[in-house]
Amino acid sequence: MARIKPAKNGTRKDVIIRKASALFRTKGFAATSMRDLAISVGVEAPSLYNHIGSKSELLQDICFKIADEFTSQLEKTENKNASVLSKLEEIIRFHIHVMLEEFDEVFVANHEWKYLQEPHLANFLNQRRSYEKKLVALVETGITTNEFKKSNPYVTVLTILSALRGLEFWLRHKKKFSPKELENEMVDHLLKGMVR
Amino acid sequence: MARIKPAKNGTRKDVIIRKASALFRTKGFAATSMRDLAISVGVEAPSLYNHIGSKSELLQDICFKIADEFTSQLEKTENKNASVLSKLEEIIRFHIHVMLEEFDEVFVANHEWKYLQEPHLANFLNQRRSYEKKLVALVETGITTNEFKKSNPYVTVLTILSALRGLEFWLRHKKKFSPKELENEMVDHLLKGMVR
DNA sequence: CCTACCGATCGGTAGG
DNA sequence: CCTACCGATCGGTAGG
Repeated sequence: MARIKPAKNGTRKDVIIRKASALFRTKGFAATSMRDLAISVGVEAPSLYNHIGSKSELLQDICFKIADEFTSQLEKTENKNASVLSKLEEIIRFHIHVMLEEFDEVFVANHEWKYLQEPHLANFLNQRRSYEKKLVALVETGITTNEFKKSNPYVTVLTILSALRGLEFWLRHKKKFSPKELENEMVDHLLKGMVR
Repeated sequence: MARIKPAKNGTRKDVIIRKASALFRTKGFAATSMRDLAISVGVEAPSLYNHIGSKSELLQDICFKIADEFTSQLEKTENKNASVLSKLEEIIRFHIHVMLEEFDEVFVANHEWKYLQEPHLANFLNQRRSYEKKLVALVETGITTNEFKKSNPYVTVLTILSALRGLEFWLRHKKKFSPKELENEMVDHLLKGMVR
């Protein structure tokens, strides 16, 4: 009965997930022990298991939360009545926003997913592959409509996704530019440079 | 006296480093045990220590081998008598080549360096920071000489480096394009799109 | 190169 | 929520 009730920061489980995200990012999933996490949360290690099922389940929660965010935004954007160019721009800006706002979680989803257990690992990879395919189709459409230069759409999509993912590594350069400047410059480099 | 003599693949230690690179990439440094490595090499775990000092030392060897390659190529390119544009293009192509030829090692240097111990960790980060600064200076020169559009040179450099690093994640798409096509398309997207 | 083995730490459970 | 504790596995050493 000494349970701490849901605070403004969410339920106890939410706190655990947030602390786990930060630790998994900085130390890596494999190198983070449940004792590390317990210290970060402020309890003894076995107490964590009143809120979560396993270490692995924490990773699943983080990875699929992020994957689902990207998937559902992409669908929303696809269904809009707008030019291909503005759709692609919207997706790029969404990536940058999520990256800046949920840094730890995105990093973990991008780099620690390999520690997912089956069948979650396969599900995650399928979801990611499907995301990439939709983007490739979008770029192909843009090439057809002459909005984009002719190119190998796979290379184009992967170049963009790579550059965006790399954002994770930059936060140490935070002082050198504002988020807004970063976003606009990057959109400019990746997108406008690509338009015929 | 039952030592296996240096084969065409290099010394015993070279083999260990190559196998370690592959394991550190696929499983991660922390999740790779010396028993895993021993199996991969074909000996018992304690035998590894006749050739190496520690698990940590293996990581150092890998990370600094790659860092040194990039550093020395950058210096070579900087000293050439050529346009800024062609220098930057040469650097981009070098990144792509090293990535394709030493995939495991580059991946480890890019993602597992955080497990380096001090003072190696600090040295590695200093070397990387210095590399980035030189690239920023190069882009700044290119802006001054009007070879490049005006931009925040930090964002430009980091966008390029991010996109290049992302190459690591693509090898699963190998069938969709040849290395040469990949290289040319990417140079085109990153570079020509950037030129005024 | 191997066998035998060490102390430390891991994820997780029992039980209250 | 805690204490007590488990079997498994870790990096590495001793000794030959």
